[in-house]
Amino acid sequence: MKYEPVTIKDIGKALGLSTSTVSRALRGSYEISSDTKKQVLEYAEKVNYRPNPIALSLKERRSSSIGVVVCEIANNFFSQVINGIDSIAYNRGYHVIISQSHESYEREVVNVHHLASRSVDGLLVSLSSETTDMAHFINLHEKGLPIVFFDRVTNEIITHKVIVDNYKAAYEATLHLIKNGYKKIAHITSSPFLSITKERLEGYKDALLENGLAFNEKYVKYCSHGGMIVEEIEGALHNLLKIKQKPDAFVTAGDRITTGSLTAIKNLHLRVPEDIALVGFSNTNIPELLNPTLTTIRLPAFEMGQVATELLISIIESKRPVTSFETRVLQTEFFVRESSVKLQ
Amino acid sequence: MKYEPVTIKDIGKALGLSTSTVSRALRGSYEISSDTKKQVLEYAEKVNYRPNPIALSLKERRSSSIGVVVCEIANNFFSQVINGIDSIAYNRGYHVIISQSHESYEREVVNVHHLASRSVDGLLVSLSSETTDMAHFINLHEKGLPIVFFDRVTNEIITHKVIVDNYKAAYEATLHLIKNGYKKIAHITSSPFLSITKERLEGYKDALLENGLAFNEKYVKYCSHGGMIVEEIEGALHNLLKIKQKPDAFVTAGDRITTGSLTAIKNLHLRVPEDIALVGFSNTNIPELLNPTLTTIRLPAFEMGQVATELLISIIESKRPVTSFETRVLQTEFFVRESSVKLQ
DNA sequence: ATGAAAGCGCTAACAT
DNA sequence: ATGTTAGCGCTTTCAT
Repeated sequence: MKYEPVTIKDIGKALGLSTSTVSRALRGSYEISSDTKKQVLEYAEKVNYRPNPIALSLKERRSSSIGVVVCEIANNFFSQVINGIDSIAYNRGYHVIISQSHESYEREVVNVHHLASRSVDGLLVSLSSETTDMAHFINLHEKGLPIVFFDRVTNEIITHKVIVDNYKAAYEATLHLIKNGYKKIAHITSSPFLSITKERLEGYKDALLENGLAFNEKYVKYCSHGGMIVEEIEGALHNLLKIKQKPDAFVTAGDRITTGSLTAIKNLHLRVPEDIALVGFSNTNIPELLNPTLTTIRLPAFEMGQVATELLISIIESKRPVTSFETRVLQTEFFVRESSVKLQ
Repeated sequence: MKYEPVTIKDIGKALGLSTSTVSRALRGSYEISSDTKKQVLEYAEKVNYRPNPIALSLKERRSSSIGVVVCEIANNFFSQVINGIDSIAYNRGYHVIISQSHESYEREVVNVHHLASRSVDGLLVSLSSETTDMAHFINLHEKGLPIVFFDRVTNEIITHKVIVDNYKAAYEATLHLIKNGYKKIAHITSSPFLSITKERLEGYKDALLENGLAFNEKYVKYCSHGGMIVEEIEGALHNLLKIKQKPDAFVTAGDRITTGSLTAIKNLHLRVPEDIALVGFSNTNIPELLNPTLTTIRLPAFEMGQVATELLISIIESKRPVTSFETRVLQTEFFVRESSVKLQ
């Protein structure tokens, strides 16, 4: 099946003009007589001429598209981020090309190479939970491909980054549980490689220590696949509940881990918050429709996408090499609901 | 900022070969001596050569990318469809470019034109709730751009389509409510223009009529924006509850309308299912974590994306013009949970 | 076995 | 005011 659009050459032939005249007329050059312009414009309109963006890209060495590398679209947080990305990109005339790593390092590498070469003008990246080697990014970054990291970042590459204050968020969540009388607080979190995991762990730890509670390694469970695999979460939960000093509360990191934990708890017929309290990082749209309603830390996902995209486009469109980079730290929101507050 | 990848010309210059030799060596042509091949391959590897896909596209008049036009990504159904699309496209070597209409006709038209021209080899489309004029698609379709519609389709364009049996799904849902003793069943649905809306309405209607219940226009409320606007759903609900013969059950169409209705019901302090029962079309990941757990009709979203993509790629890669088209009808799943069953 | 040249659609420098 | 030409990166005849 072949789709044969009208080209500038076709117009020229039809009107007895050279391609350059047509080109100039189309872009309203002052050198072209208004007669010719009118003629060309009208004909172009009539045949529904659309410039071939690929030819333009080849010529101008830019594609007006940006690549997005995330682990998963079907995840509230990331789909909201992508909405933010889209809202800016669209207005600035960029296509958004999305690729999912599904938390696989291999797949991330392939996707990045696929996007790179020349097909995108820049990259918005949130690392997969398996990624420890940044060579695929470093390589491209050194060649001058603009990259902005968001949420799951690396300090091996110096560029713009957009993150949230994960330390504070985890600290706040843990403190909230402590103040509500919970003393054996566990942390079910994502892959230990991720920046967000490390930051959250620190916040959790410090909240415990500063409030006279011990930090117990056994109370921290990592889901290396970020909760992609249900069994992973169930396993973590079962392990935690086997400890003799069984935890009375969880702080869960990430949408999937949070809802996965709730499901697992429900399957075990445990009551929340009576048997186990829960505070989760989650961008679920409907935490108050959950049973019980869920105390959440919500990330400013949409804003994150917007800020990251603005930063990326600023690099892309910068006339001179960008040498000074910033890390934007956005604030999270904390919503106290039923899952973390003991009923009187 | 400029990103300057290695070209075939660079390799040629470095090795003292012509570009055509390098090109052929790279693609393993039998005309090239194995010595030269080896030399070229090694050098290309060393400098990390990647062919410029844009140049290839220009030459081969295809971009190896497919455009997706949906109303909203941050919606379980569509993000799951996109996962299905992605799973096939990736393996077949296609990029996926996603654009969102946000249920706006204007925006849909702009997006489609943006994607078309030549930058995509085909289009996967689910119509916006405002779309009644198909000119933007017809135009491209007649020029030979492959298009496959899914979920929200039109019969004005003859091409492959992938839908679910909405009639049956709505019939089943309504029948279920009737069998559970509900007699005043309302239907809160999407824009009246959408194929899915019409099909579901028929199923709902027939279930009523075939079971001795009257079909009452007043019991049907349309959310023209597909539930994008919260007030829209609240308004529909309030109007329904103002009717003197107040409904005792709702069939809600679509993820957003379903959860929106639940939220509105909750805000009115009505009990589900005691005051009002609910069966919803929804691809929420966690219907059993909702309060009450939600009786849902679930669409095979992932499969839908896969099938649509396979059909699209089959058109794109077909040697001869495709003249025979099919409409695949997939089956929905019905999950009975608390929201639709009266407690004894 | 290798090179030279044309062409994909477009723009822009350089004629006229 | 309009035409001619070169070139973006690559493949592919058509020479040699």
